[in-house]
Amino acid sequence: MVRAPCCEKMGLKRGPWTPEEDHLLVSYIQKHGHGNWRALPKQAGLLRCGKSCRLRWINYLRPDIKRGNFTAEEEETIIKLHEMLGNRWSAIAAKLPGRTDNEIKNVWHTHLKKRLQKTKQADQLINSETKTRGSKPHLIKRSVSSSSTVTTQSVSSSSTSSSDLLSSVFTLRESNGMNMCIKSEDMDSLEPILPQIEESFWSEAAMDDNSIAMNNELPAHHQCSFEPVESFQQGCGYNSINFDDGMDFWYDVFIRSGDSTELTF
DNA sequence: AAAATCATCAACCGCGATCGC
DNA sequence: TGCGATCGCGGTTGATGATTT
Repeated sequence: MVRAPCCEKMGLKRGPWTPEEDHLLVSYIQKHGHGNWRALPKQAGLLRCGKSCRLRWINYLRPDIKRGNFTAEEEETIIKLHEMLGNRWSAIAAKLPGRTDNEIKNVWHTHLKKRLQKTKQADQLINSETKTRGSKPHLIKRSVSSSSTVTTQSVSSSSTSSSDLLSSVFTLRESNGMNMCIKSEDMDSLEPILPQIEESFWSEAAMDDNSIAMNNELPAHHQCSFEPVESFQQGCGYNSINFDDGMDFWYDVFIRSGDSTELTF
């Protein structure tokens, strides 16, 4: 027997819910509960199928739903649980009070999956550099945006000598068209690729055991300060640059050596 | 300023599991 | 025990707003 799709019934409404429908559903469930989803819409005076009502209640109208952005802790939890459970969204949602499986699934596909892919790529980069350069710690800075108005673009050298693996130059490209670059080491050979950057802007990152110093002076309107140091394990962490003119960038710091270390700017 | 593209998220669909007669 | 009805889950779609070209 082939079962008809639940919403195929004639005259049943589909698509976004109106506030009136929400009100009907909520007040019915508050009075009578939701014993039988199939029968509920008729009893509540809704022209919806039971499935649609259930979904609306579970994902949006339940009183214990937590709205708003996911916190960093919640995102961490999702990543960890997904590692353990895979795409079992309802099981993951059970560990996050107030969050629905649908919401978690969405945030996974729109944010977390991409972030993990980025991290994976970075790890591969780190690994490949480790093979080429040995284990001496060094930094690669890669910008990540602090807001959606900033995008990042990496520029690689066409040369393939092993030293070029240190020449990570990254462009912070703002929506207003202005480009800013930070490079982790002085690589004169790359500068022709980025003619729009004034020499005075370059910031040199110098290694001093486990610390990094930003040595040069930036143009006055781009003076910046650095957030307090964080401790990093091997892999990546985040740091931020706060420019006096209001710009604020976050960027990743990758540590290639196996040493746990603390970075100071 | 308009068109194209991208990102987000609510809602839908299909299927397997479970319920209950 | 069998079978239809219902539930719940995960995958997918599509409307909408934001951003880029």
